[in-house]
Amino acid sequence: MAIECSCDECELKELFFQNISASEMESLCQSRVEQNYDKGDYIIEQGKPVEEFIYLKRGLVKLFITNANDKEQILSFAKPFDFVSLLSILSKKHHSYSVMAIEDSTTCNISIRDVKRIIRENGKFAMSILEKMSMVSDNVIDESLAIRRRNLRGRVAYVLLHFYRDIYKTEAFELPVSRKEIAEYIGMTTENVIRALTEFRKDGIIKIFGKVIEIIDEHKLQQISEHG
Amino acid sequence: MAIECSCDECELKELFFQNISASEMESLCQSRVEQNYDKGDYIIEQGKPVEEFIYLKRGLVKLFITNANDKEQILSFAKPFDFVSLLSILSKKHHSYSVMAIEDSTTCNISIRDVKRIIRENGKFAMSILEKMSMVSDNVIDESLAIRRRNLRGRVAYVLLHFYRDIYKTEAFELPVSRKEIAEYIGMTTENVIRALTEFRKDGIIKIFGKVIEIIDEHKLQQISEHG
DNA sequence: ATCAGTTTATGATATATATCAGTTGACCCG
DNA sequence: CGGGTCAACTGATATATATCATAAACTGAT
Repeated sequence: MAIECSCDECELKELFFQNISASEMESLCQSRVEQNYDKGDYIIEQGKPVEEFIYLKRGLVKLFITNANDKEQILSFAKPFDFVSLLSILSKKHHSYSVMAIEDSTTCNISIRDVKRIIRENGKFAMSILEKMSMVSDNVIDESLAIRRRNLRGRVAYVLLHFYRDIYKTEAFELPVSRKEIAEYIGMTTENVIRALTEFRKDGIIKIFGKVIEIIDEHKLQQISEHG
Repeated sequence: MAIECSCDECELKELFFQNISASEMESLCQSRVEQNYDKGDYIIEQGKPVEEFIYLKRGLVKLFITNANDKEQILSFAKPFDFVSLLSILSKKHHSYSVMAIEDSTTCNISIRDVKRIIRENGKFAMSILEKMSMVSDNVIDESLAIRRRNLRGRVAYVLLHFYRDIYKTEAFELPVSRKEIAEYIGMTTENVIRALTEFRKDGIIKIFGKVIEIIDEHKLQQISEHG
């Protein structure tokens, strides 16, 4: 008797659910829930109990923490196939970070208990999760160091290149974030992010149409990203 | 026939090698190598292949990356039972970071292949590794955010409190790092770290005898750490 | 004991970034 | 239609931090 499970066709199966048996897959498939979010919706709220293992199928999200003065610090932007809830869910009872959709998004949610059970029962699956997790954490840390060693212009250039190369891959794209959010990500003020963008525009490196940015001189932007 | 293995008495067994069978333990015990390092020795060199799973039994180390201009950025300081090589060893072929002993240190090294084998064969062990790993990465990320949201004085205060509370637990202790290394950790210049320390001394918050720091007013230091 | 190199320290100045104040334009709501 | 809010933007000024120069104390090697 063949088992019907839409997960079989899911791209995430390749990436993530390797080394998993048909019956384990079926069990996950039964319990998983797909969830849609509009831009601006919270997917995870800081402080809430960790109940589900969540990953992103579609859209774009930001991970951030809200500090004592209600200011946000953005940790990273994640696109599909980045495992957004992977960072702390295995060691903490409550979420350390919030996750918000910055574009309309779809997640696939699995009970954290089920995932933990399969990890315990299936070492190969555990190994592949460990590898992925290791990669995600590394990326967040690398990004943070990359930002830290740059000055204002370098940081803004870095962010633009990130959206251009890693996410949209087209010279003209609509920024999914406000200038304020860029500032919260790179740890500078909104005004200075705007000033840097204006400078790039005046120098003919980019064009700006509101939220739409067009990369004119990628090479120059790369130089600024490296040397400020 | 009882198995002789000094690992049975190792404190790390409790923390780390939970859920491991006697035969697995014996196999690890056979292949493990203990290594001593003097202050200043490299334990791991950035770019070298990942061959061993390393953790710290004794001493104190710094994790850092060396950037294009040969400047060091210190990621974190790790004390025994922090799993120093855990961050990227499972996903990368080469070390992303260097690790150096900043006090005389002892590590216990296990072939990465053996660890991976046991992860695959023993899901419970895998689960406990995942939890630890999750915690270590989280700490690095949290620290980085904690530093980022502080100003110079707050950052220096934060570091002093870190050494005082998490490592030495005694009012007077010898800093295991130079002012330059503190600067590399908190992302400020050496001169400004020194200036902040001098200010604290003049305000009667600490005493300075070369590398020895004595915490006089922890409460005040805490306030500075929080509010700059 | 001496020399070279490094760490700690301090002051003067330059520079980068934050803060504050205010303008404009888009969008939403009554 | 008017009023309110918010994001994007700009300029003036304040502040924090970096840079540069210098010197004393210390460290290691010969």
